[in-house]
Amino acid sequence: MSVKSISKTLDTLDYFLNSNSIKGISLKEICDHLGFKKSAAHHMLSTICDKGYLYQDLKSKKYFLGSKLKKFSEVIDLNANSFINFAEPFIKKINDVTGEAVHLASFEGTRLITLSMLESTHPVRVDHGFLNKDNAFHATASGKAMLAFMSEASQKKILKGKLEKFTNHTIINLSQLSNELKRIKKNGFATDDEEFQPGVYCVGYPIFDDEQKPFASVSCSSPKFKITSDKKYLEKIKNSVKFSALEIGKYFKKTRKKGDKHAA
Amino acid sequence: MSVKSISKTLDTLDYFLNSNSIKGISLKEICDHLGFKKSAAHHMLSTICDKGYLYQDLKSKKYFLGSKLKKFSEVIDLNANSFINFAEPFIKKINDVTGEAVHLASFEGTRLITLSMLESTHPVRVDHGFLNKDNAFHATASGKAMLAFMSEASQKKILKGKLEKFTNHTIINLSQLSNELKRIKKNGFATDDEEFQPGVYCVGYPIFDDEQKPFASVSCSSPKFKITSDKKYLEKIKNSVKFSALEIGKYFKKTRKKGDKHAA
DNA sequence: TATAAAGTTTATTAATATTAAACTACTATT
DNA sequence: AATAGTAGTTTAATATTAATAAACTTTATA
Repeated sequence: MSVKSISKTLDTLDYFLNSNSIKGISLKEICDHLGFKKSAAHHMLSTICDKGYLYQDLKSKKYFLGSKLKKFSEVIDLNANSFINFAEPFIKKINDVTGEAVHLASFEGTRLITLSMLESTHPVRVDHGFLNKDNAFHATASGKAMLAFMSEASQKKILKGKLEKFTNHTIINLSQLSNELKRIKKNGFATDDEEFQPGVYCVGYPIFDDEQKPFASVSCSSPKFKITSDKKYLEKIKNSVKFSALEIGKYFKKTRKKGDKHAA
Repeated sequence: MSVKSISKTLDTLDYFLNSNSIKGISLKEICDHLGFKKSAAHHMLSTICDKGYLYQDLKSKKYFLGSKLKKFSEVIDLNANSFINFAEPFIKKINDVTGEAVHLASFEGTRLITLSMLESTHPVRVDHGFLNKDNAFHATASGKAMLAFMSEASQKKILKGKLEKFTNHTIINLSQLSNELKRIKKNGFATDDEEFQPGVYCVGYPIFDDEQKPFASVSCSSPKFKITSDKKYLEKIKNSVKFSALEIGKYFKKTRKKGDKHAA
């Protein structure tokens, strides 16, 4: 189904991304961490170096990220960065008002991605950093807020395959989820009631582009007990997130050129 | 010798880098340009998308660069950018004084890379933009200026395999080249007398790091006829490049941490 | 709505990536 | 300085896998 040698190659690049690769990584270390045989890994790395994505230092033999990879940011930045920059003050505002963790999310194909986030400022805080939410469209407020406003075709593609059960509250039944999405569409916002992480409650609002398609979402995560113990707290969060989502949506009123990105 | 599926994968990413991929690229376009069969390309692209390096828009089915690729720049930037920024005014100075094209080069393993460049301001100018000089260590002033000051072991690795003959003047004989490198080491600078491009004469000076190893080089390219018709012109260029190379080298006096990068 | 074009899936087979083993180069230790 | 040990490289055999064609599905077009 997937091409193994490509998979290994990209896992290797991931490893460079996620470890301290600034001082180089040895063949042995790559093999140890990723479970490769040294000869196969050597063939692979030679090819990657040939193409300039990595390079091998002549003396130490260690591998480094090649400058070619830097060029990608120049091409990608153009669009996404201006949106993130535009959104930043509004994300900050939610963080200021609530003190809770705030996430700006979007999607690429069927993958949920985090564009930026702010940590909670509270002593008791939800600490989930840049969690890997690749397959958590169905279990997060960020994900559901976007999902609910997509075409049925897009929803189907994103949800195909079994829905991972992250907690006891995760909705893994398709028809249940379908009802949930309808409710979200009606209410205009999504919640995550311990569906992704136990003890964490999130509120998410969609951000629409100039064609009224969901392009991104903002969410605020707080400890569940705060929500249950103080009814007004949820209202406060909802109002703050809703306001920011609307403001961020104004980005598309002026700047966005038709057909630039997401057509889903 | 090299792994084909990896090679194709990275060629595909290159294609995204070098074409206008902002509006997405279709499977057909990828196949047409790179000579792939659609089924094989589809398998490949699915795998790349799985890993988040590309993504496929749900509606248009076109492929886009994934935000994961953007993250690499954040990791790579730390070192290289500050050097390039430091060097910029000195590159600019050569360009101001001579009006000719100026290149700041470095190397990754055995590959010569261009860190930055300035175009000629003259009406008759050497127009070679970001030429692909991957395998031109032996044929450029930038390359030879660094090569001459490397260890014999490093020289050997870089020069192994046949030396490509770019012009009639390209030195493709190893012992001839060895003499040339000795001369460069003695003189302190390299020239490229139509060895890479006909009609183009270049002067290159090495830039040394805090361990007196060649880390980068600056070069200035001008039309050959200017050099031959005016003896003083070459002196002017040499002085300017020499000065800037020395100044850029001062970068390592303060900022560089030991073992950060190149150990060659 | 029909036709064409593009994208996806499948099962087969031809090609290639993986492997172990031999080899080389480098490090550390006595 | 010699040796043992470690890491990296190369090779050639073969077992796996990627490429293929063909069937199929979806999307676009006229």
